[in-house]
Amino acid sequence: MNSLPVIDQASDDACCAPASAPALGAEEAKQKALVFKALADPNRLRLLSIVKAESSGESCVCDLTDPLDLGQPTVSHHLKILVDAGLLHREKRGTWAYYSLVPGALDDVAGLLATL
Amino acid sequence: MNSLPVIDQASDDACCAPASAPALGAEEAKQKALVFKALADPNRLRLLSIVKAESSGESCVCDLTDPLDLGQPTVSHHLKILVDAGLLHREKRGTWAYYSLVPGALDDVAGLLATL
DNA sequence: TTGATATATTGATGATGGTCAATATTCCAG
DNA sequence: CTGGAATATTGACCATCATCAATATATCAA
Repeated sequence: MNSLPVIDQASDDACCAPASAPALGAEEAKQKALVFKALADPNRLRLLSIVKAESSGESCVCDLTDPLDLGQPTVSHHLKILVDAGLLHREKRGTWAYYSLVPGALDDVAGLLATL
Repeated sequence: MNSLPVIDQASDDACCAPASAPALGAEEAKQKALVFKALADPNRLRLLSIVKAESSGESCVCDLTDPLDLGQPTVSHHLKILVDAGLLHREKRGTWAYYSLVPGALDDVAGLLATL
């Protein structure tokens, strides 16, 4: 359920530019808003920040529960939202679940802003 | 009420690097989340898009009410949120209110992502 | 298999948010 | 000053969301 809208570089076969749509359509807008919704919570921003700061590139849920002041189910919930938004990647190894930034995902979001 | 968090380049007097904070603090996160909250609605994204696409660089509320399928009070409400977030600028001339993109505001948001 | 640990899911609850109808405000024209 | 037009504000309603407690699932150890 990776929802990061791809900037689809000329989806039709025209050679030279629909010139970045005159204005955002309703459906496009809905898709893009999903990504920003995922970022629109302080605790989720902190989760991203912590994962990003980790030298190993990944963190398990147990490492994420303490810094935030939230219960484990809540953290799990936020992580799911970030994964669904295409920002985090989840890998389960044994009993632990390791979360890491999807490479380029944050850059893609920056791209969304540029193509508003 | 301009809430775009400034990337305050070394707020203390240390000469060389808190090295972009180990992780996002609670207060910082709250501030940054406000901006993303403003972007986390399809209709607000479309408003930004329309204003941006306007060759004159500005649009009045009457031009924004039709494209979206919303009542005037609702559009006004969304515009206020975008202004409060520091993304749009409002200038009233006569009976009309003209909205324009705050220069560099979207780039600043992209910057927020880079400094998570 | 049994128990223990890490994580996910469910259900409920209080808070926040988007929308509209009605009303208020502000400004221009006459 | 009066009427009308553009925009803003208020109050209410319904939907979504963040959070937690309780429970379920999955994996490892003994």
